[in-house]
Amino acid sequence: MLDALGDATRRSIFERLAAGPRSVAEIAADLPVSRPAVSQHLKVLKEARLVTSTAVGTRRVYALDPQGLAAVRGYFNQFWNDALAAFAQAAEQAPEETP
Amino acid sequence: MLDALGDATRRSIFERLAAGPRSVAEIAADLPVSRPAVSQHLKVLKEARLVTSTAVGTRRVYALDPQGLAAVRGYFNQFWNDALAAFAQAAEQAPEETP
DNA sequence: GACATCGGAAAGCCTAGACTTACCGTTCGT
DNA sequence: ACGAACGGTAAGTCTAGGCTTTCCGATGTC
Repeated sequence: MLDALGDATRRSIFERLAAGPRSVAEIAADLPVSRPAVSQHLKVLKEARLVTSTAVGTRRVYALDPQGLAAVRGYFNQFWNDALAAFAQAAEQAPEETP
Repeated sequence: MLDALGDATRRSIFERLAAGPRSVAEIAADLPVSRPAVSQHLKVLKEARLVTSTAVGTRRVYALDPQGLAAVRGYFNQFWNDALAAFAQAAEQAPEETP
């Protein structure tokens, strides 16, 4: 899931989709890569459950997947809590410095 | 910053550090890669402001950087809000379906 | 002061994957 | 029915970067 967001081009696509649904051609229009490349990235993002696609005629409209975004958010929030707990424990085990 | 978290090994390191500070050797001990590889990953994580290092004798103790973690968290929270706004706007512009 | 340990640096290899071009299937418009 | 537009797939290239081995500097120990 974070693998998918590890690529800069893919993040660009993802960020554009945050502004609203887009077709493949629209996305590719303002990116410096070819349209097939965008297609490949969208496939990765879709497999990572980060975007969804719906067919509208011959166009494929892609949009952010709220589920995936929530999952990533949850991951880092969990992380944040774990880190806080670790900090608290570290402060607990070395109390000679704080008081 | 997300580039740094795009690698699985680096995420492993990052996740272990969430449990508390560790030395390089400790981290490398329970990872399937060599110690120099861990060093290289830690360098990347440090440049991405995701971890901090403090010298303790000849050991280098690495720990999560709360600043970096907060930044990533903020990034996705911002994203979440943008996506919600986009959804709301989309629902606004296509009201023929809801009422 | 000699020795051992820890960890970063350098050099080199090798695979994953990002990108392109070419092609084809599908759907819409006239 | 025919042509055009949209987009996914295939095949091939080429580079970024992940990993290893080797080496060296720095610190702590006896």
